[in-house]
Amino acid sequence: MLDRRFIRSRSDDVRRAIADKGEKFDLDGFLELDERWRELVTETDGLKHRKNLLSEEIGRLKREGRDAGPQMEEVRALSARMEMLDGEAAKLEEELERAQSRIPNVPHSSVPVGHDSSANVEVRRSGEPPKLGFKPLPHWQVGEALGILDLQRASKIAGSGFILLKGLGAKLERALIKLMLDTHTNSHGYTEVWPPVLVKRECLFGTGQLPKLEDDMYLCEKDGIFLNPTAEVPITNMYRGETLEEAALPVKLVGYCPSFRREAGSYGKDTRGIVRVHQFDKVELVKLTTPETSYDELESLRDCAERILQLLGLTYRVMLLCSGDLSFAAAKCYDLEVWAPAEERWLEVSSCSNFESFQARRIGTRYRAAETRKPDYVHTLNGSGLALPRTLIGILENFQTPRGTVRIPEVLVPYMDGLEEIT
RNA sequence: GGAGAGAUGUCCGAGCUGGUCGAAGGAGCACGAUUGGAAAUCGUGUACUCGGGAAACCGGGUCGGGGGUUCGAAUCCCCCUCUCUCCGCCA
Repeated sequence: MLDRRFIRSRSDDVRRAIADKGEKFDLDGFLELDERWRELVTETDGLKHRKNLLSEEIGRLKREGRDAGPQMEEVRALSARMEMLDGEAAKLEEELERAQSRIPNVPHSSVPVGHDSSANVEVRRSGEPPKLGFKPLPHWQVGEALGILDLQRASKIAGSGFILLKGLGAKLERALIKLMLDTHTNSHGYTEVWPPVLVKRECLFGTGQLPKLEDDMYLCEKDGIFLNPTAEVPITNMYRGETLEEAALPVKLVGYCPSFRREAGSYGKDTRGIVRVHQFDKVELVKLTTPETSYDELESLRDCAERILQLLGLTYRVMLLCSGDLSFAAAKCYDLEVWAPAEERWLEVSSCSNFESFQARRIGTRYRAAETRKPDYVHTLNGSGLALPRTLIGILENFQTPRGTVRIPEVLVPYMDGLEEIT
């Protein structure tokens, strides 16, 4: 959510942001509503002031044992009009609040303008896709053939779009999670958390998935609680409603957590294999920072995520998303995409975003500046480090041999108890 | 699931027979005095938020959240959330 005063004073920037992100929002209507609300507030505040003065006087008169009849009469007379105006102001306020929460974040000045992924900018490539010297099998075929991936049985359990890993496949998943957590905690200084997977509505509103993406999430109706669509939600919401000391920043958290997505509206897309599934593991990086440092922290967060790809020896590229491809809440975002040679395409394994104060304002997470002692909203950032299924795809497709076996990336060998190849 | 207790400012903690309570007292923090310097001591200051204003400042709101009673509520009533204790049930 943007600051109301910011929207007022920088309405042109906000209008441009809405257009650049391809969102629809009647900003002029909003500003008009705001104007009316402020007039109303000024008037009711004046009436309340008068009422407070009279009440004080009544108290004094009563204590002195004198008659306060006329004063009480005046207050009663005021009350009717006050209540009416107050109610109207409250209604406008609510309307404003609702509208305000639907205004997207403003892209950072370094973000290219464009309306879809074709306008994204490739920042760098880790190297060129390796030449395998044979036609690689798609990951689902390799996985099924080796008996480590069983999509038929997965759908027996939960329907299509779910993953069942077996034997060394399951172990590989676990090894990857451990490699990621170990690297981020030991080498990158993140604190490990293990959060709840079910999240409240207000958490989803806070990080910006709601109100826009309600249909993309699983809802446990009986309890009014959602299966989290990304670990960003529980982890960022850890500090909802809290004010931190500046000295405690940056907060750097890493958590392993399954994520759930209905993928409504993406039927027919990526139906083969495990590119797009309803439940997947993720190791997520989250940072809370001061406004001054958030863009440096974004670079370093992305470096941390990249580090995992480098350790695994996977080919990837870094994309700077254009305004139209940016999520509702993000101000700037880098995607990391791993090369999938069998499918001959790049797959997103991480989105590293800076939300500036957009989420913090919704969540109510602030920090107290060391010098001024004044509270201000923190900046929130997050990125996957990394999403597991597509990382797994990267390994199955890049590390397969002409015999159909899969070599274990060197860094994972210790995590696989010395195993060097899945045969 | 049943019974009870509680939720107050950065923290601890009074107030809860309704009226100078935005809130005593303490801690912390900031500034000043004292000191060669520090500790200790003393003094002063120290919530957030919204509206108006260039600013000084003026005004509204806020004692877990929401509603009600009243001229007036931290204080009384109702609902919700969370925490704690006890009982029951269950991995």
